Amino acid sequence: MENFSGSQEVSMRAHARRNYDQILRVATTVFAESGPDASLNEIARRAGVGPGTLYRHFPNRQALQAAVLGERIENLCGHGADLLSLPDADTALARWLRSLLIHTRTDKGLGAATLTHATDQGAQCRIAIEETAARLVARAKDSGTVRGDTSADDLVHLVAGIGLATEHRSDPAQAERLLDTVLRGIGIPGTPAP
Amino acid sequence: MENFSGSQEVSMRAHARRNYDQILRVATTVFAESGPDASLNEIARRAGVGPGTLYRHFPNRQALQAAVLGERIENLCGHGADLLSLPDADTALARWLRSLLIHTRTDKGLGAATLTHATDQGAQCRIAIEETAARLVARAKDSGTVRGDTSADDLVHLVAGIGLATEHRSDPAQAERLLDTVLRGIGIPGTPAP
DNA sequence: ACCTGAACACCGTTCAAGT
DNA sequence: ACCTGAACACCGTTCAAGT
Repeated sequence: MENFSGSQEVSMRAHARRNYDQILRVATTVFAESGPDASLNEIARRAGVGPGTLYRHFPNRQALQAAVLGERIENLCGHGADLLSLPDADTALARWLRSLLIHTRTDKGLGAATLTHATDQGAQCRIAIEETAARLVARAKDSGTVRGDTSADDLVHLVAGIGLATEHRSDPAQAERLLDTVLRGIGIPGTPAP
Repeated sequence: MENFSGSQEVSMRAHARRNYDQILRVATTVFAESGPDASLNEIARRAGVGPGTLYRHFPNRQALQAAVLGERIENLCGHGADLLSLPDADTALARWLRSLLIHTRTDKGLGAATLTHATDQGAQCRIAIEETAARLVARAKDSGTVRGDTSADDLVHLVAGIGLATEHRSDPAQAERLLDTVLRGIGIPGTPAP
């Protein structure tokens, strides 16, 4: 009986697992199409499950957004860790902030939204990113030209803000220009005044 | 007959006018309570009109938002015009950008939303603000320390971004710090590096 | 000419009923 | 134990019917 119930449990879990993966896959597509406010009912529909099943696996929208972004955030932070071995600490920070900016601008602001939302699930998306930022900032203060009063949290919010503000704009170079201004503001010169 | 139809028209228009004003008054309250995504049906309900009447006067949400913000934007731009007579062009720009930041942070991001939304109605909100910004920026380039490659449009977007990114945060000083970074980035020193 | 509010197609979310 | 989808209370938006 334990075996039977056991094997039943496994197949249940396998089924649940398939649903979970399918919801996540579809959510990735739909968020990319429609942004962070995409319809959850539509995600459930296209995943072939009832809305209740979606809510069972992801209790709220932020949980689903965080799950979709998890792997991308890991990559972004891995990239940040790699950059720590660059000889120039300023360049390392500047390059990573450019990657972060790209992240905030993907999927119609999904990345930026999860960085600024107040909720706990938003914090879950922020925690690894802020740790990475903190390490790069500390090193750039120490051995680079970055101002001593620069805060990693502030920087992440500035970049997220650029992502949010330029989200509806066609010119992709604008976001880059805005980031250049921020970099100068924290003490990374870039191009000198014309 | 012309007189009668005329006076009928006047009373119609008076009624329509009362509805318009009432919708605008209620919308101001509800946007302040619930932010730019507040329910339009709720606004109509609390204004004592049917949803159709609201849509007659304001064909879409942005039109209503623009109408609510109209007076505030006029004040903001008037303040900018006053600042043009300050002896120090850098200080004038810095002060006005602080006012703009406050504007973007009122009513749970209503001000910032209208500055970044792509639509024509969003442009209507942006036009006076960008003109004011352009005048202050030009003067600060000419007789101040602001970099020659600073664009008024970029600056407005940077400030709107700070407003959006800090909207859900409790610490009001953070937005000020982020603006200081931006000011340094365009060539207004503020406090020197510690 | 202007207003009305019922109606439509959607949304997020829940929960009794199934297997 | 997990899934289902009908159901609920909402939303934005429209439009025939009223005055």
